[in-house]
Amino acid sequence: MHMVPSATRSYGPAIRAIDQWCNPNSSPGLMRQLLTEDERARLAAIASIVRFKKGAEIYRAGDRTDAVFNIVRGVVKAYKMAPDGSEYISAFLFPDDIFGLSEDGQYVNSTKAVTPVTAYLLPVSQLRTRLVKDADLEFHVIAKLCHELRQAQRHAFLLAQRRGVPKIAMFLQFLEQLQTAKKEPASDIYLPMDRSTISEYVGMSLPAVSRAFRRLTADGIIEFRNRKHVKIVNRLAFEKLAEDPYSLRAPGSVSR
Amino acid sequence: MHMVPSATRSYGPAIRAIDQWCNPNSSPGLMRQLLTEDERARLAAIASIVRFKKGAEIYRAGDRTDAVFNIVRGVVKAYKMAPDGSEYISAFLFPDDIFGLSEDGQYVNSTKAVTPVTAYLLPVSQLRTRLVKDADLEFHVIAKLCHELRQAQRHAFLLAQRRGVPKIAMFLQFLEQLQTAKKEPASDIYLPMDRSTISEYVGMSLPAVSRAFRRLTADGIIEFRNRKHVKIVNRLAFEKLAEDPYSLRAPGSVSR
DNA sequence: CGTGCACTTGACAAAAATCAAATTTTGTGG
DNA sequence: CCACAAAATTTGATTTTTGTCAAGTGCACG
Repeated sequence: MHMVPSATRSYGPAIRAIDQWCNPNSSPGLMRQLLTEDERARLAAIASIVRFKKGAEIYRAGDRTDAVFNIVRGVVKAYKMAPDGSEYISAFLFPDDIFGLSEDGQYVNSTKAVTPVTAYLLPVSQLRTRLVKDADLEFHVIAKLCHELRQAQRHAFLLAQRRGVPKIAMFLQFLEQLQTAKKEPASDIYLPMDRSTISEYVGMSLPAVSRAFRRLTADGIIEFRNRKHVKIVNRLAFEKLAEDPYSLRAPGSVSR
Repeated sequence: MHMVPSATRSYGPAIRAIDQWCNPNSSPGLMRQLLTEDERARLAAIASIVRFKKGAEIYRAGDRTDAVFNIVRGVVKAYKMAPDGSEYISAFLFPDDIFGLSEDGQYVNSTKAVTPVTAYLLPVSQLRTRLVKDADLEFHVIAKLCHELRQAQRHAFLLAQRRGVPKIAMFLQFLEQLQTAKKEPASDIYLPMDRSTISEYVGMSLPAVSRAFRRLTADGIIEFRNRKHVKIVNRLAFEKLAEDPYSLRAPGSVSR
């Protein structure tokens, strides 16, 4: 068995999520590592490391599903191509996320690296074997899937908004919470993707995204340090715009 | 141990999904029962039956999560209430679906019965104990969660559409596929929910939903037998509108 | 057979898509 | 390090679509 140092990131696949079972040793809204050192090592035994350049296609919707991926570094987008060539992004995947969802043995989405990506590749057959032998590991996968399901529902909630400015505010809030949930410094929000990619995620046209950003800036709610770094200047107005029930996370808050 | 007759629906909780592992004994696009008779019996041991009248609230977002539900009969909506009182529906749940997603020990959505509902109630503590002891059962739960995740992504895809008519077409297609996936007669599509509920699911105003239906009718694509029963009259135009990659399900189709 | 609620329809205003042009950034080769 | 080309982003003008508000219509249920 591996003798790994008990550092924060050690060796092997890792998945992180907000615990749905109200784990006592993690504060609300915080993501924690679901896998034990041991589980990570067991997964590492069947995993291999793969790297993708920025913009590289990882797989295409409809391809036979023979692997699931676990991100170590970088950002991935899962998307669908409409017959007219337009893209719709169903999710962004970050480190400690897993992706490679399949239906009838085929990938449901296409995926591309938004930034340079390092990931573990887990062959499904071996993963499956591993899973059915390992109830604890399975349980953690369930927790992660619940997390991804909640994320997908949040995305849908964002998309259901009718006006552009709140959509963008919610998008920024989404990125911010991702950073804070990982205890990363969050004085400003980092946008790893370009405007066009954002527009495909929030379901608006490219000019509409640009205008929404401009509006938020003009109203003194946000401020761009540069194109990929925003700072929330007026927190109150921001939260109000992104009137996302999720944001009511103050201690003693009533409902979500 | 229970001696149950091997009828299609026997006793105990049941979950159904389209298999992601490309199960050889189920044709593509078809939902199958994931649980064995035995697993259903084991779950039945910790489950109790509950009934809700049409319109009844099952739980509210933010309530402590102490139970997960499994629908036997009826339709449930999972929704969020915006501060301004407007509702957003994140999912419809049908027989053999499970619901009761939680985050930090609280329900993420509120839920209401759209029709009269019969369901199994599974206390989370007992379910959790059961799960970690039962790798096979866990595996099936994973499969179901993957299914719900795909559904959520599809919903988001629908919401990302910019025009109303395709949205409604996709919505109808969604209901239709649900029927066919369960091998129910599908000469016409049954809409168990009212227009207002539809509008909250597709993210459009009530008049917009009405207009979209009228447009589809005027263009000879659909036909209402009555307010809750639609028939696809022009299948080709319909599929084209609902240019949802999922619909390319013809044998030999290329990608999804 | 009437009353109420669900749904449809109409008129108008607001927002966003679209098309196109201007501007800024980024990357590359000298 | 600079100049230039290509790409990304912003901005503007116009059109389409949808939301909104309000008034009808019809179905369902008592």
